Order: sequence, then C-alpha cells, then structure tokens
Amino acid sequence: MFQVPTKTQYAIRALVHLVHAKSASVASIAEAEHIPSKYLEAILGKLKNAGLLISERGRNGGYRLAKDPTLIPMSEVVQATEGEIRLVECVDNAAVCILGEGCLPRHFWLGLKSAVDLYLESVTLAEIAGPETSST
Amino acid sequence: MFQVPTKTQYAIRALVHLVHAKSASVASIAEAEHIPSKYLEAILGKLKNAGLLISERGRNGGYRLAKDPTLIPMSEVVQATEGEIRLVECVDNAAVCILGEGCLPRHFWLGLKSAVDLYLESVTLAEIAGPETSST
DNA sequence: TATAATTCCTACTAAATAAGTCTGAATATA
DNA sequence: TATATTCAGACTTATTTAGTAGGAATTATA
Ligand code: FES
Ligand code: FES
Repeated sequence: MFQVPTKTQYAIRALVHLVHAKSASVASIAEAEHIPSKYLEAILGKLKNAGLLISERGRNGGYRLAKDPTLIPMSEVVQATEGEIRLVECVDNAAVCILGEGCLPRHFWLGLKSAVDLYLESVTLAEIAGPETSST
Repeated sequence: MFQVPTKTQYAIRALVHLVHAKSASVASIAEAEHIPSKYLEAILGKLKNAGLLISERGRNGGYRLAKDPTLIPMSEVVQATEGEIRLVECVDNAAVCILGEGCLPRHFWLGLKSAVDLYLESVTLAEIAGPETSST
C-alpha cells in the first residue's frame, strides 16, 4: 500500500537537481540522476504543464524552475505527476457509497487523505533540496 | 497515487460487518457486502493469520473477531492485508539511497510515512464500525 | 456413517496500472 | 544547413491487483 510511483520519485530528484542547477537539459539531468531519459522527458513535460517548470526549446534549451522553490509545496509536485489523490472511489463520489453520507469508513478515508495532504502541503521543494550549493 | 487497494476496502467492510454480527461465514459476509466470495475467503485468511480473526471450521463455522474492536487500530488492519507500508525503496533500504544517510528526500518520505502511520494508529476499528447495533 | 457446510490451500487467469521505448515533428542556435 | 533541444503520441513490456477454479481438510448433524 502507498507505494510511491517511481515517476514521482524521478520528478522529485529532477526538481531538486534543478534547484541547484538553475537550468539543465533533459539529457543532462537524466545522466546525473540515472533516470531513463525518454521517460524523464515525459515527466518534465507534465511538470511543465502544471506550471512548475519553464522550458526553452532548441539548441541550448532546457528546463528551469518556474518559481522559487520556497513557493513550491510538495503537494503541487505530487499533484503534477499523479493528478488528484483519490484514495477510494466512494470518497470522492458520494453516490457510489453504499451507506450514504453518514458512512463511517468514508470519514476514515477522508481523515487519511487530509493527513497526507496536510503533510505534503507543509513541506516545500526548497526544504527537500537543501541549502543551495551555489557554484562557488 | 495512494489508491487504496480494493482488497483493503473489502477487509474493512468485512471487519465492520463482524463487529456487528459477532460471527459469520464467508458466504454470508460476501453476500451482505457484495464482495466476490472466493476473494473474500483469501482476505479473511490473511486477517486470520494476522491474528485479527478467529475461525471455526466445519458446519456452523465462520469467522469472528479475535479481540475487542476498540483494541484494533486500523494500522493493524492495513498491515494485515498489505504488509509493511513501504513508500519508497530507498527509505527502508538505506543502502539503495544514492545520497546516503543525509539524503533529504529520504527525510521527506519518512515524514510522510510517519504522518500516515500516526493517523492509522489513531483510529480503531470500533470507531469505524460505529455504535454496536445489537440485535434488539 | 454419510452428508452438507464450512475453512483452508494452491494454482491459475484476467484486468489494470506503471514503466519504459520508439518515431518523428517542431523549434532554436550557430 | 547541421545540431541540439523540447514536444507529442502511439506503442510495448513489466508488475501489481483482482478475481476464479478445484479440491482437500474439518466439523456438526441427520
Ligand atoms: S462505502 Fe466507501 S464511502 Fe461509504
Ligand atoms: S532515500 Fe531515496 S534517494 Fe535517498
């Protein structure tokens, strides 16, 4: 349960890399982080669409962060790669629930979701990336 | 991300049923809860092996809770059906981690795991099952 | 003792999801 | 023009989850 997909782990590693690198191409990140480059390409695409990254095409192109890492909560990162967290179908979709609104399991799942959400919102990319090792 | 497996949802429904029913056969639970009975059979087997249920074979046999539902934290239930929560491989397995002990992503994942664990430990089966609707 | 109701055990199949690859177009720079 | 890059979509493969099938072992009871 709760296996965090490789995709998300890759995304985080790549973002951390970009915090330190300012700008980098897919290929260079893939090599540095040991991530299959074609796969990374797709992942960075998603991060871009989610507004976390800005890209530059063509020669000397690459990706860079769209905003300061202190302004990027991890919830956004996870959201970008996985989409909405949907623990259990009947939770989002009250109609599906057998027991209706008062359903206790429902409250249980909602509580779990909220525990996870709160945590993810409380941590920023900057904290995960650690002190900026500016190239001195 | 974080899809809770059907298996676990079934397990919870079955346990809630047993809180109210005291004792029941796989077939009767399966019917009442609309769960494929052969599948349920396997799930209850796991719950039994985990020490949550007690079984009686043969005619008039069935399953019942091994202990009072107020003494069963949901963490045990989840653990029983899914095994250890292992969010990310490198977290349990420090050797796998590229960055070693100080790895910040590692702390992030550990924090998430702990948020989830704390929540699961804080809720008991009794709370999910609600007031005992003893057959009056 | 025979029968029916049950748990238990093992192996298998099917469906869904995640991981990764391939091809090639579009774009920018030198 | 040649080269380095992002971008887009279809495709393949691997892994996990869900579900089925068949039958052995056990027990109550008729
Ligand atoms: S059965 Fe899932 S919310 Fe009620
Ligand atoms: S713990 Fe995962 S890379 Fe460090």
